[in-house]
Amino acid sequence: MDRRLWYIKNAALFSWLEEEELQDLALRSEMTSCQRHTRLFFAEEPSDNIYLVKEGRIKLLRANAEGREMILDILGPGEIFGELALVDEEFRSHSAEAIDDALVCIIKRKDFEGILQRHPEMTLKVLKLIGLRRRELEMRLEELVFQPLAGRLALGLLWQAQRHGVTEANGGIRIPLTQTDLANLIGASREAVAEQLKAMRNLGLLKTSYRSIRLTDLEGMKKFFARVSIGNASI
Amino acid sequence: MDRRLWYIKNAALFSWLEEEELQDLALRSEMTSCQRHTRLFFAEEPSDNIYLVKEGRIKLLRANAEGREMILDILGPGEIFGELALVDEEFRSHSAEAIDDALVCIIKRKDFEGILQRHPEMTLKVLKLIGLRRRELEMRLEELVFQPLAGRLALGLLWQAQRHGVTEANGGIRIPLTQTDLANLIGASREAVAEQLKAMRNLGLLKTSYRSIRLTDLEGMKKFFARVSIGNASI
DNA sequence: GCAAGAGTGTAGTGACGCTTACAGTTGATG
DNA sequence: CATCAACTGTAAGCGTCACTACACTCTTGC
Repeated sequence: MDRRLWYIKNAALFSWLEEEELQDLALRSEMTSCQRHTRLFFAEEPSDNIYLVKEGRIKLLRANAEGREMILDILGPGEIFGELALVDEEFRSHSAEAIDDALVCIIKRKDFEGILQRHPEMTLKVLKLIGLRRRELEMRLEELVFQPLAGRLALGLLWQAQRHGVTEANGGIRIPLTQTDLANLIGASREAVAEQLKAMRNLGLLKTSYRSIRLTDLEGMKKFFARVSIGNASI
Repeated sequence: MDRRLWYIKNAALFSWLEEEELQDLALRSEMTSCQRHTRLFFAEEPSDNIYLVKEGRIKLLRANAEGREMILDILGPGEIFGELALVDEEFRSHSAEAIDDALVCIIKRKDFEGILQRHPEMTLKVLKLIGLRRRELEMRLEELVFQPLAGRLALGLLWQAQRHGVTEANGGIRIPLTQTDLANLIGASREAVAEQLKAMRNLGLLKTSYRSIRLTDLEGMKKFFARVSIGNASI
C-alpha cells in the first residue's frame, strides 16, 4: 500500500477528533510536556492510556537486553498511539520515547471508550488505524527481508520525508532525525547508515548535518531506490 | 508476549463461533476445498471475504518480483484470516496459499458484519485478534533485527510446534513444514536453514525428514535458544 | 513402474554489513 | 566559556549468511 495513503487516513482521524470532541477531551485529559529522550511509557507497563501527540515527535521502540533498539514507528503532531490499549493490550509491548521536546495529551482508556460510545463512527476510524498500522508492519517486515541496506535506507528516508519532512525555501525536504534513529528504524547499524548516506551525498541526493538530513533530489532518490532494490516494492 | 497466550486467545474466538453461530454461518457461507499449493487469493485482489480454516493449513505470504516469499503467518483449523477486510482493507496486502490439502469456509464480508451486529461481544473478539496479530508482527520484526539465524530458527520451530505441532507416541513433536517454508517464515535462505538444522540434528534436538521436522528435545531447544540468542526475547 | 516435480543435503565462494575503534563536531548546561 | 553528552565521519577486519551448483530422495500421477 502507498504510504501516502497511510498518512492521509491517519491525519483524517485527528482532524475529525479536533473538530468535534477536543474541547470535551481537553477537560478530561491530562497534558504532559516531556523533554527529548524521556520515556512516556516502558514496555511491560500496564496499558491504561491512549496518547495524542500535540507537539514534537514520539518514537515507539522495542529494546533488547543489550540496549539496542528497533523503532516501530515515529508519531508526529495529530497522531495517536498506544491505541491497542482499547483492544486487548494488558501490558505495553513496546516503549515510547520523545524524539523532540514534546507535548502529549494523555487520555484515560475509559474516557476514550466514552468518546467511542458517543460517536460510534469514531470506532471505525480507530479500527482502520489499527489495521493500517498492522499493514505497515507487514510492509516493514518484507522490506527487512528483501531489501538490501541501501534500498531500506532510501525507503526509510522517503517515508520519513513524507510523514515528518519540512519543506524548505530551496525546495529541499529536511528530515529531523539522527543517524542512530534512522539506523534503528531500518534495522541497520549506525555506521553502515553513515556510510550509505555518504554515498547518497556524493550522488547529490541529500545533505547531512547535525541531527538532520536534507533531501535535495526526491526524484533522484526514487530512481536510486529503483536501481538498488530487489523486486521493486511500492514507494 | 507469550506465543502460547496468542494461540489460546485465537482458538477461543473459534470455539465461541462454533457454538453459537456456526449453523447460521454454514447456510450463508461457501465451503471450498483446495489442494496443496493452490492460492486462495492473491495480493492486490479486492478484499471481500473473511476466511475460516476447517482443515489443513494456510500460509499468508508476501512475494516479491523475483518470486521469493516472506511468510507472514500460518493458520490452522479453527483460525480465521483475511479479517482486515472488516476494517479497512480494500485490496489484499498479501496472498494466501494452502500448505496442505485444505478445507476453507469463505464468509462474505456483509454476512460477517451481520454476525457482528447480532453479537456485539464478537466484535471485541475480532478486534483482539487483529491487535494480537499486530503485536505478533512487532515481535517478528524485532527478532529479524536482533536474532541471528540460529536464534530465529529455534524460535520459529518452537512457535510452529506450539501452533501446529503434532505430539507423537514417543513424546516428540512433529512439525509438518518444508525447509523452504521454514526459511521463508524466518527470513532466511533454504540452504542456511538446512545447515542449521543439521547442527541441531547433531545436538540431538530434532530429526529431519521429508516435509517435516520432529522436535525430540523441547527443553534442549529452549536452552539452545538461550545460548545463541542476543538479549533474550520471550519464548 | 516411470517420469516429473517437489523437497533435502552439502559444499565452496564471496560480499554485505556488523563490530571495533577513534577522531572530530555540535549544542546544551551551568 | 568550559565541559560534557550526544552526534557524525571514517576505516580496517571479519563473520554470517546468501548465492551458486549439483546429487540425491521422496511422492504423486499417469
